[in-house]
Amino acid sequence: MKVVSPVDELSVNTLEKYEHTFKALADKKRLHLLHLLSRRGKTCVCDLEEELDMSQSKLSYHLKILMDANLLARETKGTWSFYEINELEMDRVLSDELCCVFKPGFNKC
Amino acid sequence: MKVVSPVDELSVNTLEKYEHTFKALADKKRLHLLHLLSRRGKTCVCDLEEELDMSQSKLSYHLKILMDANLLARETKGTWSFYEINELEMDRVLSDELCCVFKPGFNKC
DNA sequence: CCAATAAATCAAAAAAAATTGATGATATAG
DNA sequence: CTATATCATCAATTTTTTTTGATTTATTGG
Repeated sequence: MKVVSPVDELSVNTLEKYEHTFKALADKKRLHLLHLLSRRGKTCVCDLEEELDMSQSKLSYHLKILMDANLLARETKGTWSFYEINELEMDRVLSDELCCVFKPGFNKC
Repeated sequence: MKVVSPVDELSVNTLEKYEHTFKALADKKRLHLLHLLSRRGKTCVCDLEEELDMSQSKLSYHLKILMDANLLARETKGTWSFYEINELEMDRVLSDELCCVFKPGFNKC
């Protein structure tokens, strides 16, 4: 009979949630994207495509990863999609120093 | 003649530094390891091996990744290696909420 | 309805990271 | 010196992630 693991201070679920968030942040291109959005505010995909010089499907792929990690929010208007930083989630995860780089506004930097 | 990129608010180098840090954090096993160290304080590899039920070489691999990201510090005594959390770096990167999970002491949690 | 545009999705290929088992280095105890 | 213990490193394999180009979906304007 298998012994159940003892009181697991930190649930596997919690660890997986953090892993998911950090995986989304663990890429140069996505960090650049986040920084850009933090400076430009709500922006449509076609503009990001130009600024980042990235193919549409690649950009879409990276945007999805950030969305799935709840680090971005999307608003659709007709055939355009506008993306922006989810400040709440950024705050939940990042230090003030990093929020200064990846959140809108240069608050206390 | 190639045009040099315009004032690049955020240097590629800075982005790469953050990428490196987040890559180290982007793994369930390493997060578990960090949490364990945050609770146990300075601990030797053999004890970690038992607690995490992880092969020695695998553990060594993950410890190295965390060391390279400056998230851990090592102290060698004879044939033992003791690892501990680098609190300074954790503070630099993580929110208070996450510091509570991955830094020693339950400060204000 | 038709053509054009924006963006998401898909499948195949390429690249990067993790796992495994073996080997090597170093220190200690007898 | 020899045997043992701890841990790091290496090379081969497996797994995961990223890239690419094509296709699909949805919306708008004519």
